[in-house]
Amino acid sequence: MIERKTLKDIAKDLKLSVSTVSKSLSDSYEISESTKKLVKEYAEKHNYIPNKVARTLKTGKTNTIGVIVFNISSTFISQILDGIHKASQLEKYDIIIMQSRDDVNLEKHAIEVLRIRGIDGLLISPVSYNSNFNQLRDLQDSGIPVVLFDRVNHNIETHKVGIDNKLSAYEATKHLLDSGKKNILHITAKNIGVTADRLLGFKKCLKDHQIEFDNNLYLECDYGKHDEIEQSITKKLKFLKSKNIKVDAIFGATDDITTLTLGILAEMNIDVPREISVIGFSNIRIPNSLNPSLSTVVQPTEEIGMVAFQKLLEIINSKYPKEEFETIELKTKLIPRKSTLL
Amino acid sequence: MIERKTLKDIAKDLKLSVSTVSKSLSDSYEISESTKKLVKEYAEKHNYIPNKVARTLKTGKTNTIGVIVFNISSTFISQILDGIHKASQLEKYDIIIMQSRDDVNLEKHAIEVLRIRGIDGLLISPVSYNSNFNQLRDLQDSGIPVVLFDRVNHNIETHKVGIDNKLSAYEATKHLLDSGKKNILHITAKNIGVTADRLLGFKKCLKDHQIEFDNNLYLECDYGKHDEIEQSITKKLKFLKSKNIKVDAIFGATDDITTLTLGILAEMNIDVPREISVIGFSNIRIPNSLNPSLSTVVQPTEEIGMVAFQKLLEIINSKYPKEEFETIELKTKLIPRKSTLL
DNA sequence: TTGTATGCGTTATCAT
DNA sequence: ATGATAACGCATACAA
Repeated sequence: MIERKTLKDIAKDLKLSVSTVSKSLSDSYEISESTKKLVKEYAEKHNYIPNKVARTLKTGKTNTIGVIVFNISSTFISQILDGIHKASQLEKYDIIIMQSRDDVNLEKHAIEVLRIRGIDGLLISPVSYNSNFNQLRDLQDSGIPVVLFDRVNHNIETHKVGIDNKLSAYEATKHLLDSGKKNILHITAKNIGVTADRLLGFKKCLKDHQIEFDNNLYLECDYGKHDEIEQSITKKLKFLKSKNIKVDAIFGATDDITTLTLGILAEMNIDVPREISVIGFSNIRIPNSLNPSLSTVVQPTEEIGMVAFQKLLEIINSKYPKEEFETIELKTKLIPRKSTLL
Repeated sequence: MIERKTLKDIAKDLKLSVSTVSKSLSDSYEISESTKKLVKEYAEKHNYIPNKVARTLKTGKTNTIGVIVFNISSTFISQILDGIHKASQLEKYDIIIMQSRDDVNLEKHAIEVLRIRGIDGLLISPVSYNSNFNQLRDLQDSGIPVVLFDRVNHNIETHKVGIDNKLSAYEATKHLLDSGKKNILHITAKNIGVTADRLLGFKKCLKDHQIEFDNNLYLECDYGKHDEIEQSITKKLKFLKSKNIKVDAIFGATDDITTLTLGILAEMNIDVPREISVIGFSNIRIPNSLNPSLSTVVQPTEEIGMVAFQKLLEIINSKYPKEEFETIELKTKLIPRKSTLL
């Protein structure tokens, strides 16, 4: 077992003081070139690694930011994490990721763990509207800035980075209507904020086209478990069929819902898009491999992550945190594919 | 901006010494119940949060483990991360994730960053056979244990957690042969260790069935970019067709390759499985939504993550690291679906 | 039972 | 140009 050298060790070896060594390594103007060279070469040779923990204790900066998401292994989230990660690497920040699993208490715990461990800032996609408002507020008050991403309709005052859910949903709905569909089944997840806005956009588009919203053509699933989502959708479709209520298109409000819907329709031998068109919010990387290839509203996930990080950094580095916060809404892309083409 | 209280603050407020306060909070037997109560209640009331950095500096334990993967946003990897995360939460460990992006130099950098930051152990899915062997070895020598997962055929001596790639590939191949297929195109990624083993299993199965391996029925793609993979596969299929070389099944050696293949076959109007059967290693969560639903070799990703973490913890907590390391091969599941059923 | 003193490794201030 | 010293917040050996 090889011990790591410390400044003290180097100082002793070179018969210098600790402070001289420290200053040499940080290239201080106070130190002569010859000494600097001596120290640096010695440190290099002996593979000196500064102790970041000690440095953090001294400086108060952890160079770490915390990230809280509902689930690491969601395609959508992992793409955002990828963006955060890229941006953080450029700035020499480390990220610590915690999962809330869409549970307010786990979210509270995650915030607490990060606070205890010490972070310079927090990026969070909150569980719900105002979840753990006080904890987040406390965090801000103790000097640790917070930036929201993805689920931006939380009441806390800070920068927020997401998309215009209402507009994106409006456009997707319009796409269906424009292709002649009239009876659109809206399948969504229990209110996770963004889905509420998507529903608003959906309804507004119907209204603008003089179509009345029909509660029969609305389904709200429990978020999370695939099996349950599949069952709900299957049940709903069967119910509609039994009632002779026509459906000629489906709007899927989340990644999982949309893709699962396609699977179910295939299973039920329903012809997509001839019988039923499908469009949905989705960031999966293989829409073309789906049955049939899925028309999607694609979010700029990587950009969301990067922008959120940059905004956070902005606050961290601003001495006097300005009171003006922005909510940034990035553009989504509507990509029509076979599931809506006739 | 609210300042956090320290032990010193509490001591001053309560007119006690720092050590009394420290001991009280850690429930030391040396302190009277009344004092403990006083201190604890005061700390609670004033929302005292211990400074973990200081504690780490003192104790030398960071309670953090590093994880290095090639890409956070791979479905397969994010599922493993999920497992690691779950296990780490139970043990009050934090995880710091770094990406190698399948680049030896980035991997080296990631190891270095983690070493500097301070971790109690490292979980890594290495870029390649023996990548950064010396860095990892140094890490171990300096008392930071390393456990490999997923890509376990690296020469370093430690615990390794993965699957039996050769056997799994053998069984998948057998499944194709059993259903009457004979001309199987093996599509794989440039050697990332595991794929080499999968090829071995594939070849062995052919041999056991007296079928000669045909180099024409082998395609190696560049790992990573979807577009390039798609192009390679399309080109290969067209080439085989032009040469009148029959293909009645495809074996996909990685997640991406397999799903992309399905998309391409649909695009080319090739009937799956009648014309061509498809099976592949894949951990996507929506195989049923694919066109047609994909037969898969599924890895126990969450378990891989959890076991790897537990093994790492074992080494961390063992005072005298035993020299006996195991390579754990978890079971995969072969799930036949429509893409191989006739 | 409580308090004092020391050190973890670094940085920063103030001598020399 | 270099060095001595204190301090960051905590834990702990030792004293009282």
